[in-house]
Amino acid sequence: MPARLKDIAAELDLSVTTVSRALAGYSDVSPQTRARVLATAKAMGYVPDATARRLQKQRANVIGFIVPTFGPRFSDPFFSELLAGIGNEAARRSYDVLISTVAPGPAETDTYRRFIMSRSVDGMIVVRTRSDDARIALMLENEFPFVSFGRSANYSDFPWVDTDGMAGIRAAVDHLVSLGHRNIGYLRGPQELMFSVLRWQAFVRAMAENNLEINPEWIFHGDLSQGGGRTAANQLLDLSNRPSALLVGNDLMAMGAMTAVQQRNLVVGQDLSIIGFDDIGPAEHTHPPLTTIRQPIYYIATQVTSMLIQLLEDETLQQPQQLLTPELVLRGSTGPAPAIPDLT
Amino acid sequence: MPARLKDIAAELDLSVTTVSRALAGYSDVSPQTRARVLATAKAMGYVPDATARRLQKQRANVIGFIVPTFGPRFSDPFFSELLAGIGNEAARRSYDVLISTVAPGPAETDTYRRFIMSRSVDGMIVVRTRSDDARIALMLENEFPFVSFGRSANYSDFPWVDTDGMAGIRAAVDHLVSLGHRNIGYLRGPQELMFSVLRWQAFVRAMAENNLEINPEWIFHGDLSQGGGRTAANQLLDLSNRPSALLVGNDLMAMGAMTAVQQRNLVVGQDLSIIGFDDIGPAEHTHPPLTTIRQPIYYIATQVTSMLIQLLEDETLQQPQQLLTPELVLRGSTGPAPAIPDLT
DNA sequence: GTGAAAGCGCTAACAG
DNA sequence: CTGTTAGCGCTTTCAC
Repeated sequence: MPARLKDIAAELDLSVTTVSRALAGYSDVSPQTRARVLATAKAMGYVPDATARRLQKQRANVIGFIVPTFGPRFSDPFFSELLAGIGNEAARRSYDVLISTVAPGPAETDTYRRFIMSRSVDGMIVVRTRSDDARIALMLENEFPFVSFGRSANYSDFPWVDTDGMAGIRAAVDHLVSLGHRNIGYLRGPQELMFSVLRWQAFVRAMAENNLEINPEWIFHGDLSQGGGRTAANQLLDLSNRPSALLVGNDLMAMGAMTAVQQRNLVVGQDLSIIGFDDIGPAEHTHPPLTTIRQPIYYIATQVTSMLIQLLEDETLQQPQQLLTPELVLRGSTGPAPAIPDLT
Repeated sequence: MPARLKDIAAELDLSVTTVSRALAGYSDVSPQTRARVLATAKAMGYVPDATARRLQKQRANVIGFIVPTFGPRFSDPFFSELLAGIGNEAARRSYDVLISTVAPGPAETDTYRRFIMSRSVDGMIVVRTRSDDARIALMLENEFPFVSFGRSANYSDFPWVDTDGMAGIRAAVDHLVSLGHRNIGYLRGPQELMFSVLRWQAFVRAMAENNLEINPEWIFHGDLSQGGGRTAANQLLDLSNRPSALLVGNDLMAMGAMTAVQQRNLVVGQDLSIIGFDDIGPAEHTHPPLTTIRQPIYYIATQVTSMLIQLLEDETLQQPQQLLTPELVLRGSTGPAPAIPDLT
């Protein structure tokens, strides 16, 4: 059993109160008493009971993060980087992270409710926001502190950090156009996700700005996974008239699409140019390396965490809503459009 | 503010005790009282205060997991799958997971100590065990419940689940030999990790069993990352006499090695056969798909979690130590040895 | 300077 | 069947 306050008190023949105050650094404890207390506390390896302290202080010093897992083969680098950012920033500020894994859906909102109502956590971090987001609605209703990575369509007045998908997609389309591409396909993410919607809208607009038509045959939907990207790309490659470039809603699907292309002995960056979105770690390790729209996932994670902790500590946020401009990272998966246009 | 027991009690003009017992399903509460309590509790959206309950029950219903993060670009699918398994199994048994991220080293052990001594968690899950593992030592000393994914050299009497790396590596070497390979290189993981040591020993033995010599020039060390695999493979490819096959300590490095090969316009599975270890999700999405030694990461994670929870609930483990036999998954990254031997 | 007492929200032993 | 009391380990008044 670990040492408790009363053990130290008994050892030194002091009251629990005095020991507590000595450790807390109160000024009304005599220097020598403090020294004695500190010494024995250290010797006994004393660490305060977190639960007791929480009950008394009415705060847990814990932030909650619910990971939307999609089955056993859950291996999205996006979440690893996110978790590293959240975890490291939380640790730096002496907070722990309580997580639960649950597939998106009604059970997910129940988990949020449980975390909030049981007072297990002081605040929540939300990611992969949806246009109509029940989690955000729940927390706004209950005035529960949270910060999200991503915006939402049905609520606007809450703290978030997000990447300007609009700017990113426009840069990507412009780049493809400058390489001579006119036939551009798009692989969308799930429609309920806010960023998917925003990126799609950006694509529509950017194409129009470049006086390019969107061919409905070249528009696909995927689930953000590598397998999903592969399936969609295979459908695209089965078409008799193909685009020369494909813009993809996230890197993981883009990587899957690359595999599909290569399995047909076509060359990515020549036969089909591919651009992803995120710049996850593995993106620079593909062959060829993936051209992508970079959003600083790790930085955003630390930022969101830092903002949440500021909120919890009653500091006001100078900038409760931050829209970051992404950067187009040019690598080998994009190249000039083939000189001879596709047969149509 | 969420509803508390006393709110329900006040509402119904009952004592807090009765409400508590009604909700707990004690038999000594009249059916109609119970019905009234249940109804109002539901109406008020009552969820027990986790902290208060913990303090009273002296258990948190939380398991701890410390993620060894390696810098901002932390994106190892191994950990994603692990986390999904731990999280899902914990949720199924009504436990939460408290995590902290910290780089391996002295600070890591401090975090374990803090989790244990502050009674924040009831038990811990340990992964990537080391030959000489300070975390295991700490928990054994304090008789703190834990289950690990992996064994350790300096302690043996604790509950763990592990893959029989010996059997896996032997199967891989035998397979390569059956394809005609005689010049086989090996890319090791960090030496302090127990599984790295065991796999390396297995390689040495399997080579001897096949009457093959180990060429020291073909032995490399990596940090388990894609970048590490790439660097090592580049060193290998710079050699004037190369092996025809490379066995790699984990999939991530194997994927990095594949990229290095492809960047020299060589063909994986022809010019160099590569075998990984783990069978992480992305392994089947590489081009060519990666031949690898499969260990069921998600299953192991659920198993380890389940065992820990059994320990916490005072159940005895029928099998406190489980050694699983891995399966060699044949894919495209391995092929016959070139007919013409390398120039030596 | 130090200690006694109260209380955070809950559960459990004990009365009635 | 229900309520009163005590206590989990800590912090925080309030006395002395």
